[in-house]
Amino acid sequence: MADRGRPRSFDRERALAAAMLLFWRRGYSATSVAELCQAMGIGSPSLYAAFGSKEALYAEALTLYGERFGPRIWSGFDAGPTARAAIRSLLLDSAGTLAEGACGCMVTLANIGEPAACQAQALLAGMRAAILEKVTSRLAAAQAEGELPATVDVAALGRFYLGVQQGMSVQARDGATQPALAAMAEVAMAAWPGP
Amino acid sequence: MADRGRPRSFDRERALAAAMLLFWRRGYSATSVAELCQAMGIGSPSLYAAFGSKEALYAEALTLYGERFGPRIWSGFDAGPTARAAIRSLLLDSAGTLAEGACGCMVTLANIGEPAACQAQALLAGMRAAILEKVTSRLAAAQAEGELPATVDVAALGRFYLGVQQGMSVQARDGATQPALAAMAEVAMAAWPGP
DNA sequence: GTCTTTCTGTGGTGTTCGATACAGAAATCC
DNA sequence: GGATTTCTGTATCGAACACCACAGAAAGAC
Repeated sequence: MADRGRPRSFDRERALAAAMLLFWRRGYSATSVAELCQAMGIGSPSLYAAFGSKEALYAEALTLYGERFGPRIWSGFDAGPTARAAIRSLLLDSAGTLAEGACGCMVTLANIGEPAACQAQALLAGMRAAILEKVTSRLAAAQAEGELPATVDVAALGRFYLGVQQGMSVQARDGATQPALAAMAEVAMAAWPGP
Repeated sequence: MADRGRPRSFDRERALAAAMLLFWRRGYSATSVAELCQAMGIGSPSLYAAFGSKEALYAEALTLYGERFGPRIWSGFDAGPTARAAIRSLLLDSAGTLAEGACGCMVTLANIGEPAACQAQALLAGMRAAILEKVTSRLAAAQAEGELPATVDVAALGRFYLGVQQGMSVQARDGATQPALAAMAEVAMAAWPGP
């Protein structure tokens, strides 16, 4: 916003990434500003000057998470030539990505506890709804194109495959390995509506 | 422990149930002792005399949750004549139970944030591990009895069906209705290894 | 150099956190 | 009845919470 004055002594993106990791592992309520400051390597006034509040920082961390890990999970889905291939990519890419940090998907597992944090809660609800919509609309398109029979309930199929991906998050947080999650994904593909 | 002295003026079970509901909806970190006291209708000294600490109260609430809702989800599973019927009962009963409170399974979604609460964390990890073991061992028995082909990876199949149930928790918390969750369950049953 | 602007570090704001000391109240035991 | 035991309500405890005032430091503008 301004190029005059004393320059910031820390890398804003790097600090935000550190905050994201902490929020991801611990959750919103259980992460204190003092812990954030330590992980980010800055004082609290710098944190508030750069990000505004704990909740605003969380919202930015959530957005960064989406930008950084979203493509790893969704690029294969978007590029899939068929809906079946897209879903398969989604699940297998999720298996690889989720097992890495061993804490599951930050968006799926986030559980802010009502009190304040209303803005972040709305952001989370929006992200989750968008994901369900993304999967379901891909399936609906496949049905329109004839890849899926007209008798298939695409809403239920979408909820199902998204549910498998969410279950992978829960199990990744509990220590499931990448091969175990990938095997889950293979089983899930057996539910694809046959011809 | 003693039948002498001034009797407790509140119903311990009822107070514990109120605490469970609050922990369930808000999570451990986001629920304060003051809120618990208000919901339970008692003062904090009574809470500490009756339950010991916030963490011990959480552990008791978790156990009560298991006793109260466990049978609603697992009795059909246990009574199922075949593994397939057991899994189907598990998913359909989960659809009914999870959609009720609109906050998913307390055990599946619980996310304590490392700091203290080590005892409760261990309890949770144990409950989750026991659930996976329960599902997997039922499938292994089915395989031994010939219900499932020897080529089936029962570990993967168990993780898959448990994952679907966990995904149902996530979506229930996001407002999915009972019919929507039941439809998910039906789709999941299509993945059952065919003959 | 001097001025202006912006950031950093110290220290502290009031509040709320989880957890208690203490005195009085309510029961049983003798 | 009195003695003993246990619970309840008030009124906190120190610590940690999210957050910020303020003075000094570090940059560009002139």
